[in-house]
Amino acid sequence: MTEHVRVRFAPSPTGNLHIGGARTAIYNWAFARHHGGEFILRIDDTDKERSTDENTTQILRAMRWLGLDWDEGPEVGGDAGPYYQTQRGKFYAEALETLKANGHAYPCFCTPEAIEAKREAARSESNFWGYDRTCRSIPRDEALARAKAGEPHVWRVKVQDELGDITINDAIRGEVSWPVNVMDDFILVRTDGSPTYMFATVVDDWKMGITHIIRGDDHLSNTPRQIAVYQALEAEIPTFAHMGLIFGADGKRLSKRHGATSVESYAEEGYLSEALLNYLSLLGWSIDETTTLFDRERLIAEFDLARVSNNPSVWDPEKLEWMNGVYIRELGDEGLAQRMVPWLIEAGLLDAERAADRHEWLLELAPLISERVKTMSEIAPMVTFLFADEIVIDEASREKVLAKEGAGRSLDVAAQLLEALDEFSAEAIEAALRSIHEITGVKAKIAFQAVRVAVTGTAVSPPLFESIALLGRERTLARIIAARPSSAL
RNA sequence: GGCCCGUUCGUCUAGCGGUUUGGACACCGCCCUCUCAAGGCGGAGAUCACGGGUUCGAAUCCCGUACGGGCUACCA
Repeated sequence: MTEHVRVRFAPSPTGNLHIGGARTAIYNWAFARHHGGEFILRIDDTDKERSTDENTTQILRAMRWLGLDWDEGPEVGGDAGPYYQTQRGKFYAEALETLKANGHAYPCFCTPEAIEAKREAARSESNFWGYDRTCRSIPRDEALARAKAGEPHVWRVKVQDELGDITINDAIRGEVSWPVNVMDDFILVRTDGSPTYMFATVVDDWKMGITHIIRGDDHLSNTPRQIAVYQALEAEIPTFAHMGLIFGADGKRLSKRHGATSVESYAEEGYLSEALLNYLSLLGWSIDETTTLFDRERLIAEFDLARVSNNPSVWDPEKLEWMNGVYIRELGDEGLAQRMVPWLIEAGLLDAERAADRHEWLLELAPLISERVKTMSEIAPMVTFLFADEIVIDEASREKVLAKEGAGRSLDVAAQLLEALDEFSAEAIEAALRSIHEITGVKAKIAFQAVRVAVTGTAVSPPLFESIALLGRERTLARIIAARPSSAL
């Protein structure tokens, strides 16, 4: 059981890294780290039509953003490379030679049309139809000669029925078995000489020494056929682990229709990678009955395939949002002050060169917003009033708050009091504004709301006194004065 | 059609023969309070898909049914 672990994540660059793939990557990564083994990244780019370098770049970027470092793969190399399937042609060719030599594969000269016709016929009787092994009975010498002569052919695996039913001991589901007779002699190498997925993936996993294949449930049904390839290759069969898929709220496989699905889109929306990692880890896995928050060290320490659930789970954006809020608060003032800088720059509120000068100020801002935002992208809209020279007062708030009895007088008095303050601190500002009630008889809450709308432009804002302190006396007074009813004309 | 897999609060899950089915998100109420949040306390929410067994005893084991999903390609 002290076997050295090697696992892989093999995304296809036909799109960017999505939520489901990311979770598969996380589980493989955590498993490797837990066991001190290797986590390998392989790019399954055999679909030349749809694969792009841009997608590969995005996948690598998203992996790094999530903190999923790989021991072998693109950009880091490794002894089992290359790590792009399109560069591994010689391994497939070698493997085919092995199968020709041991007789576990044979050339098939049936035309696609002929096969399709037979399949149609079978389908009309609603029966299973696998390849009927026509070419399996061609004498070996003759078959090889015809293939060599250039007659169009594919290579099929000679399924070894004598080996009996196929059974795996899935690390997540336990024992699963299939009758051999549901498998036909499927194609390994196409007419054009390229390997099929079923062949390429097995050859790669074999050549790369993969010990555990942790993947989505959708591959469970492919497993017996892959095992047939391992058997043909006389290769050692790895341990399989199939986890349930991630679905949308409607129970369908997660897709664009369910909103953002790519990891990068979550990064762009202001989700913290540690929060996404935590949430995704928990979608189909658990530490115990109560733990929901944990960091990557804990994930590595606790990760266990036996605790991965085998049923599909539904993607819950609200829970992710909640969790992201937790992580933002856990950043602390210093952490949040630093992390929010790019978001403020992006929003045009902060000058990239001057960000460092504003650090102290941002440090004071951090606690005002940390418990009010769930994503980083919510910060800028919330604090725009602190950066802008002038603000526009929200009409609804103006009507609801500033039109109230006593609001106007409160603003007049507030302006006088704030102007007279010696020290423009949150404490002093609060004391001053609280005295409006004694002076005017206007309820404190009404006065505060009036000042809030005048200063921030809306009826909902970060804490008022602290915000005013950060805004500064000059801009505060200008806004209060501008908001007075008498200034309205 | 055939072969596989799955089914515990709306959602994520804990449970692995004996617990009042535990926790989290969301929801509701109260407290705190300068708005909004955050936080604290409490509440509601699950005939464990259904039907048969096995057993002194089943959410847990077995069989069947229903529903959902996957595979059944010279796609991956």
